[in-house]
Amino acid sequence: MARPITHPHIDDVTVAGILHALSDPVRLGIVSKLLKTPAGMNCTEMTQKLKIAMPKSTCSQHYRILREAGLIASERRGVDLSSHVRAAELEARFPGLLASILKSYKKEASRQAR
Amino acid sequence: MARPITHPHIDDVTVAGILHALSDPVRLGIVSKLLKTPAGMNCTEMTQKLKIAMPKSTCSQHYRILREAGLIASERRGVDLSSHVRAAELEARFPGLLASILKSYKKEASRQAR
DNA sequence: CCCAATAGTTCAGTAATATTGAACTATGGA
DNA sequence: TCCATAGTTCAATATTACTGAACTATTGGG
Repeated sequence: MARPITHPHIDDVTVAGILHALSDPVRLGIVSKLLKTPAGMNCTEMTQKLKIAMPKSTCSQHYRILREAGLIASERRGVDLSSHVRAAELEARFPGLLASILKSYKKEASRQAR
Repeated sequence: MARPITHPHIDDVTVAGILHALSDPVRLGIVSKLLKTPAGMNCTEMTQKLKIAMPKSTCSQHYRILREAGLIASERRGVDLSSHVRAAELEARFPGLLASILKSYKKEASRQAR
């Protein structure tokens, strides 16, 4: 039997934990992408979409950090693991926080593209 | 002559940098306190206000990290160094970001106090 | 079933960051 | 000039992150 995937209770999620998880540009990119794909996305597909060369162990660790911070939830779908942002729960716990961070992230990204 | 205190240009401030700087509960507390004291506050006074036992070298490093992330600006006032949040600049660069983070931080703090 | 292929996790060695006591620098006043 | 106060820098230690290699999980084919 597989080891179950665990997620922190939303009440145990902390601001500092969220900020730490999102303080890495790669993880910001992952969350940003995940929000655009409500159906969820696995690690391998994410690596391709982000166009960042990254060993799968590194991707796995990024997902783990996001999961432990309470930002994403993962579930097994056959061979792969599908993850999505815990958007509704996070919004209830910290209204506007995630949206504000991603808004700033997108502003920064659009500026860099120029 | 004293080595001048340097601050990053607001255009060089990054979201990931801000989140990293604020991913430490002590630094979140420092910024929160500084926002309430527009006149600025030095390291020693901050340590007392936060009621956190902390060596001055640690406090100095926290201030350095906040400064390098572009969150605070420091200026010498006689013997001590006064720091304040670069609120207006940050608001222009990333509208709503800092306010949103601190709002969530306060919500969390008030819940813990119960 | 058992094997192969795919997806991801865990481990362990290495690298990068953080913490903090001690020594050093800066400033103002006696 | 000397002292007291405030903060920075250094260096040793500790913590955390990165990643190749080995391992586990799931599905489909023979």
